[in-house]
Amino acid sequence: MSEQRTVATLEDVAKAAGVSTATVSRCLNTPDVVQQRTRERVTQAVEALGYTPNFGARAMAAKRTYTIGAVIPTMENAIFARGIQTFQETLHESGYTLLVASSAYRPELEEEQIRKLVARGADGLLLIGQDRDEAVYRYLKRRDVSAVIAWIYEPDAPLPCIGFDNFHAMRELAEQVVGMGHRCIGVISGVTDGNDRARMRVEGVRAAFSTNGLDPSELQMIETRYSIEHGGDALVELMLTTPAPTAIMCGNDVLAVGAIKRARERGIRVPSELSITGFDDIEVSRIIEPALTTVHVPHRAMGRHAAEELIRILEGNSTGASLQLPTTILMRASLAPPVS
Amino acid sequence: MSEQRTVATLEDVAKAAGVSTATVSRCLNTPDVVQQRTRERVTQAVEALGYTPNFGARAMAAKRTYTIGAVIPTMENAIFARGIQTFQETLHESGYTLLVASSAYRPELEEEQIRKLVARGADGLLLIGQDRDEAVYRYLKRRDVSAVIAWIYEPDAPLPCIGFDNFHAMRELAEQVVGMGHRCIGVISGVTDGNDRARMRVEGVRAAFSTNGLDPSELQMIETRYSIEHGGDALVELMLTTPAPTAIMCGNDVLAVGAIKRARERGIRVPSELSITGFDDIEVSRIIEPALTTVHVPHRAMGRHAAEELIRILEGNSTGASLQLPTTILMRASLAPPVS
DNA sequence: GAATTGAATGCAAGCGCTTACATTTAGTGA
DNA sequence: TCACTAAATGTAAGCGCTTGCATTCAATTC
Repeated sequence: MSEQRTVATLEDVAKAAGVSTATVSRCLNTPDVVQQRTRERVTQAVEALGYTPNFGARAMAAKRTYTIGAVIPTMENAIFARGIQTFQETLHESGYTLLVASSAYRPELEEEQIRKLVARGADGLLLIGQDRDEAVYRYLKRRDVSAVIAWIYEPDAPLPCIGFDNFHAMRELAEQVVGMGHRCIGVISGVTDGNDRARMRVEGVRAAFSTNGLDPSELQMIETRYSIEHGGDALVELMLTTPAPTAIMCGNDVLAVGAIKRARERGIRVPSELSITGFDDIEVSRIIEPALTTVHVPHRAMGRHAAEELIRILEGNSTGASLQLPTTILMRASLAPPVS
Repeated sequence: MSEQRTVATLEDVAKAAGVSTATVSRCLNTPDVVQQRTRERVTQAVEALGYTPNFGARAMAAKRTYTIGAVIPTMENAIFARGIQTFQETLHESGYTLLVASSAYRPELEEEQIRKLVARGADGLLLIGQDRDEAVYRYLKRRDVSAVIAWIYEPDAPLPCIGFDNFHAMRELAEQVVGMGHRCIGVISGVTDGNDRARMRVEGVRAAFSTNGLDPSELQMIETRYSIEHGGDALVELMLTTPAPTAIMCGNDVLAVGAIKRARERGIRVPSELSITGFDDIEVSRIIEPALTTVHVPHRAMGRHAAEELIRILEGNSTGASLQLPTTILMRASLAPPVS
């Protein structure tokens, strides 16, 4: 209530409570070491002055911020949303705060964001995929900030991975597509440069081709940026090839939704004339008609495990263990055998 | 490259460059006041040591962070995504960094997040809507942090507003619905408690009722949380009333999409048997079939103007001016006259 | 050549907090 | 009652940076 001209500091609280700043600090951080009576006085003073600790000062003195940073490629679509959401919730339960930054799929921006988060005192980081300049890993090591990688599983990665096998998952889906009789298959991939998830998924399709006696080099593939619009454009382009594909596998649900929409606008019937598959299982995959056959990614589990492991590392209870999570194929309406 | 056991500080750089810390600091912040030769030496030292300024220390000394905080009700769906994205981009252009926090539509969490952002040194804040405890506004004033409100336009708000007229927009849409001949209209609203946007939209429908000789008290309305699932549930419930509505107006696209999906699953034809409208114009509104008639919100313009105004305020070039942006009604396939 | 001036730089005082260590206080057993 | 111990609190040294003011120095003027 009182009109003050300046913001209350620890010292003000100490003065008001008639104790030293050390005691106030202890009240806030390790309440159990201060006597109850003192604690009450301090608490009162804190309330009365509307005191909030200054984060920067605290970070500087304690060399610990209870802040975790995450740099994700995009916030524009829902690809990472659910996973990050759970990541955040899990961190919150343990008293950590999450700071999220987006790299827009640009390596140099990612590096800048990582540095920014570290400068802000992030105790640990969550990164997506392992494809980045080695200097980044050196930097993290030097600054002594722990990090984990999500969205991939790669035992040899320079940091612990909490993720899934993109290659294997896509390969399995491709096996299904081939198994249904599709021989002429197109791929719409996200940009693979600097994106190991996208690359491994394409590799998965290739592998399924080889295994099934198809020629991987005949794979029609288009790489494009993630957006509904681009997915549609890629579809149009793919359908121009002869023979036109009977199935198009997309590296991601956003592209797949764009492809389905555009196909239908063009009068191509999905799945009877053309099958389309996605990857991720984000919400739109169930909204689109026909519902999208896709690979379900364990977003929530990944977010939770990543948070738990990172906390373990920070608290010295783990030196960093990788964890592989399973994906599942969701057979929905957009995939069917080709009409022969 | 060099293996150091500790992170470089300003002092290390100063020593390496053979200058004082003050000079290094100036090199970083006001390069034009230091001689070119000195600047080069310092820059070299910075590079060599891989120096990154410590944010906390800087904030404490400079009392300025070039950081803006935004507290939005949810990150789970795309409602705020595009606006915030543009907000961020605009801030970035002026050298500001955005920190985003989510309140999950919970007032007490919102307050906590606001305090956290302020403690982190946010120079300014972006808030959504004006419906919050007056204490929050007092707190902001006391801490002397500037803030703007987005997503509503309300001349009497305690802070400058950069937004649109929710009431008017929904009223206009309702006029269209009524104008098409609908008399029995249901409403699926987001939770209105503590959410002025939701409340004003419902009021808009009511107003259109009055104007057109319909009885607002006959309005069938369900309040529910924002999710596709909840939207579907609400639809089911609304369709149980007799007479069943011929049109359902939703407070938001997410609810509308849920309603459309569920309706179709139940065999209700949209729009021939039932019209459904939304609000926001997020991406799914174009993916759903039939495409959703909705109110287009100027997300991008709002984000940009909010950022610009906030920066103006922070740099002392404005005392805070509100700005009203126009909405438009997007007539798409989900709205049609009732079959009589 | 001395005085004046302005540009470039250095000095050092904080900013608000944590924490190792010192000090005080209260409780214990002999 | 007194020495001894453990618990509670205080003292003060930083943490890494910015910035007002003092200093230096070279260029300019008379």
